[in-house]
Amino acid sequence: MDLHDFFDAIYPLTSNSRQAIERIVTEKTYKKQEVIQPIGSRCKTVYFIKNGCARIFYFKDGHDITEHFAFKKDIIVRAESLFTGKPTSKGIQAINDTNVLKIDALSLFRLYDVHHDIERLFRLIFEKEYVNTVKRIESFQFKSAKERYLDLLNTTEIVQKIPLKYIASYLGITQVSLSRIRAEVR
Amino acid sequence: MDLHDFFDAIYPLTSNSRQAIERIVTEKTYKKQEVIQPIGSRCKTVYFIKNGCARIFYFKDGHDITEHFAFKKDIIVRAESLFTGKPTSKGIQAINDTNVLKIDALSLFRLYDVHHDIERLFRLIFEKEYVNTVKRIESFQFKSAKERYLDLLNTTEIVQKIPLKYIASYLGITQVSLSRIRAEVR
DNA sequence: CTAGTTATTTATCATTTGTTAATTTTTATT
DNA sequence: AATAAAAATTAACAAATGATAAATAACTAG
Repeated sequence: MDLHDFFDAIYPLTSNSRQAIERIVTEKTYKKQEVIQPIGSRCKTVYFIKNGCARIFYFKDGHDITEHFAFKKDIIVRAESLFTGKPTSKGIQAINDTNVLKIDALSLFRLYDVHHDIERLFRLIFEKEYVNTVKRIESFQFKSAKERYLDLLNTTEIVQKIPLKYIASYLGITQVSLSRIRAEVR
Repeated sequence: MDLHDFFDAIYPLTSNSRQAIERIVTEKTYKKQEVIQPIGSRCKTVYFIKNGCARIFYFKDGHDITEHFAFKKDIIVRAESLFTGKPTSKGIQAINDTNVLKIDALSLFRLYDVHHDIERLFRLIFEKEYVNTVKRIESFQFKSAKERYLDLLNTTEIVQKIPLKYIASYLGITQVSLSRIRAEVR
């Protein structure tokens, strides 16, 4: 299970804690386009992507908007629900065929009480996610759509694997506008 | 010290842990406009605002951009530095006369090892901040500047206390554009 | 209170992005 | 390979926002 490689790179667990985690992890495969967690639900699972990719999405004025992408070896959660217990208007969907490890959130939170190192590990994991989110805000403040697109080209594998329509809304622009930007860049 | 009221509302500490925290807290007052942490520095302090308000800011193409506001009873940190140890191109500035409690970050992180409840408390505090940040991204994706401004009017005290030029960049628009929006709304 | 500074508004014009619709390209299915 | 369906591009025009400059209003220091 390469989940533990991921963990080890952040904060290695005792073998006791590893075993405790393994007992609450299950594996699952989703087909391309399949909804992993539906809009309106509560986030009760932390997903680790073994293979494939997924997105967090929601609808605004009838438009499908992608808020976040996750790839191989990424964690994906709907933070605004996981950390508040409230339902969220966002869902998670597999973009391509995707193989995930599911960590049950309630069980995980219970492990926090017993295994200090597990709480620490996940604190560090989500601090990283937090930092990524802060950087994303920067990209929206006073960067043009073109700059945001070029940043994306440089820093991620997104553009290779993901339909443009998802990328456009992720950048906060329409599909047509992204097409125009791509034409300029070429 | 109303820091503990803030803590208690999130996760009450043992009296032992409270005392440990108090030993690493100091109080300080900043004058209006005074820089609390300069651009380019590392974030080594967690600030709790007892009174007044502050902002996180940076420069982009010579423009002063406000990324974040914090008010009475808010925590303020430069997450991308605090959680990575790297310097950041952002600074913190008092907007009005501001009274803060400073928690030394290194000392705090050391307390995490000994006081499980302190680590938990700050995990929960920063999870909340993370959720706020996620919500802010939402506001940038496919909300018009006018919508973002109206949201701000409804949900915060920002507009009462803060110069428009700061609010404009916070919304991701120019001062002139914000003025125009305000004229429409009236 | 006054002069000087800073913040805000207004106006004009340029640029970017949105909207709609038609066209081409790509992908999926048989 | 042929067809249908979905995705991406292009074009034309509309709306939102940026940039610059000038005018007004609010604030600050003496």
